[in-house]
Amino acid sequence: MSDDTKALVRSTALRLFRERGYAATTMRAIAQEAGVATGNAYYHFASKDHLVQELYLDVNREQTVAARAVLAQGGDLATRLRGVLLAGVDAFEGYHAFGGEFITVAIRPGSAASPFSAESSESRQMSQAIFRDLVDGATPAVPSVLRDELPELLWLAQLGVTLFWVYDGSPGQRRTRTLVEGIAPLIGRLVRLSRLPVLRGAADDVLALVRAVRA
Amino acid sequence: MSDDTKALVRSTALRLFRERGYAATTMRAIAQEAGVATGNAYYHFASKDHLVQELYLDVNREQTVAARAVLAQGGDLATRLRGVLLAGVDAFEGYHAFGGEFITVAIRPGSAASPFSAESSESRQMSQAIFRDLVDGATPAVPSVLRDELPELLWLAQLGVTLFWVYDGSPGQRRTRTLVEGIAPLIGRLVRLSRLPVLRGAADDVLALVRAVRA
DNA sequence: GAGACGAGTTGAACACGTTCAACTGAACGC
DNA sequence: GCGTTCAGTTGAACGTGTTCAACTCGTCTC
Repeated sequence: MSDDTKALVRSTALRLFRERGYAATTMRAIAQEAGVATGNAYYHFASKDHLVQELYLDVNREQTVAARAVLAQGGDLATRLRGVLLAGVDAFEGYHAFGGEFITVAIRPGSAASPFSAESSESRQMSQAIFRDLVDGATPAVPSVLRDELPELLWLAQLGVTLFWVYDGSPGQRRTRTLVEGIAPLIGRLVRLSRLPVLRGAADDVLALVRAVRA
Repeated sequence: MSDDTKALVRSTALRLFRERGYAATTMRAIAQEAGVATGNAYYHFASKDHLVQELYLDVNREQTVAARAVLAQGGDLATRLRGVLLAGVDAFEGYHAFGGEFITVAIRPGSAASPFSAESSESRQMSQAIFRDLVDGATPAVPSVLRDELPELLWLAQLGVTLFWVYDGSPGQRRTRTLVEGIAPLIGRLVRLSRLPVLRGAADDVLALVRAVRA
């Protein structure tokens, strides 16, 4: 029964989150709707945040499937980046009304739903693998100096785009889409230009900074 | 008495936030310590978030004073940017242990403490004025094409640095300081290079993107 | 002066996330 | 059979942010 109960609580919570958002979905409502006691939900999920993390995992899988399809078509860095980022925006589409609530949960450093948390490692690795693929499979090839660091930087860029999306009140999140349409070719261009002698120094500085900051 | 009470609640709250952090400071504790009823605190401040916003205002003023001193010394863009950003890191220094808690409050789109909120407009304008000053007073002068948009972009960069700072667990936030030391000259360099024909197109793209996204 | 008004204040009450001592019942050893 | 164990489950209880009907008391109106 335990596994069934856990799955039932999970699916009930996700449904209510989708229907009502984060704050309006109470743990009591989840438990009641699932036909179990309040405390039982806590036996299976350590906190409300952990249930949100399950929702993220769902959205992430959806996004990954769409991104894989995009990457299968080949293309240059800018095209691939644009496709993957737009796949992300599409996957998040339905949740925009509650985006602010969910980001609040995700951003708290200790939270299970934080993109940097141990609990999110499955999501994170799935997502970072996409960006590694994106970089490695691009034609023309990305300069080898950048190839190691770029995937993680692009993953961080996606988090930035998502943050922007949260604050984007325009209909259909048009401004976020505009941002993606603009930033993808821009990054593609800068990566291409990074080979040039003038910019070579700046590119090295960026890489040195990334490594220094990481340590 | 009303103004006195309001000031008392304010200062008590700020003291407790500094001593115990956000979550551990309850509205009941603030009221009790200030010698008023719980409901009275709510008469003067609409929510706990609004009290946090008061704390931000304090920190912001401190940062502004330090930044003004830095800017009074002249210098080029990179030097000035470095000084202002480090002044920010210094001003936030004592709050790092609770940084995660406070960012949670600040990031929620509707929150009074959000850097984009109406309630924060005083903080925001104070802070953005610094960056305008930073750009306008730099020698050699910043290319005129960039002069309009750069202040706001740098202000956003500071928000990014602050976000990084929240997640920076290194002692004394050394990694954040490393980031600032690295990113200031990098931005200075890119701004200088933006005059070059090769980069002129990219620079125009950035500006066009900023304007498109804003609209 | 009597009465009305209203800013300031009170503390009990509400719904929330979370905790926990107690209960249930299937599985196991003997 | 009987006792023991323990994963699974229960719902009352705790402390939280917030609300609100009620009270106080100085000030204004006539």
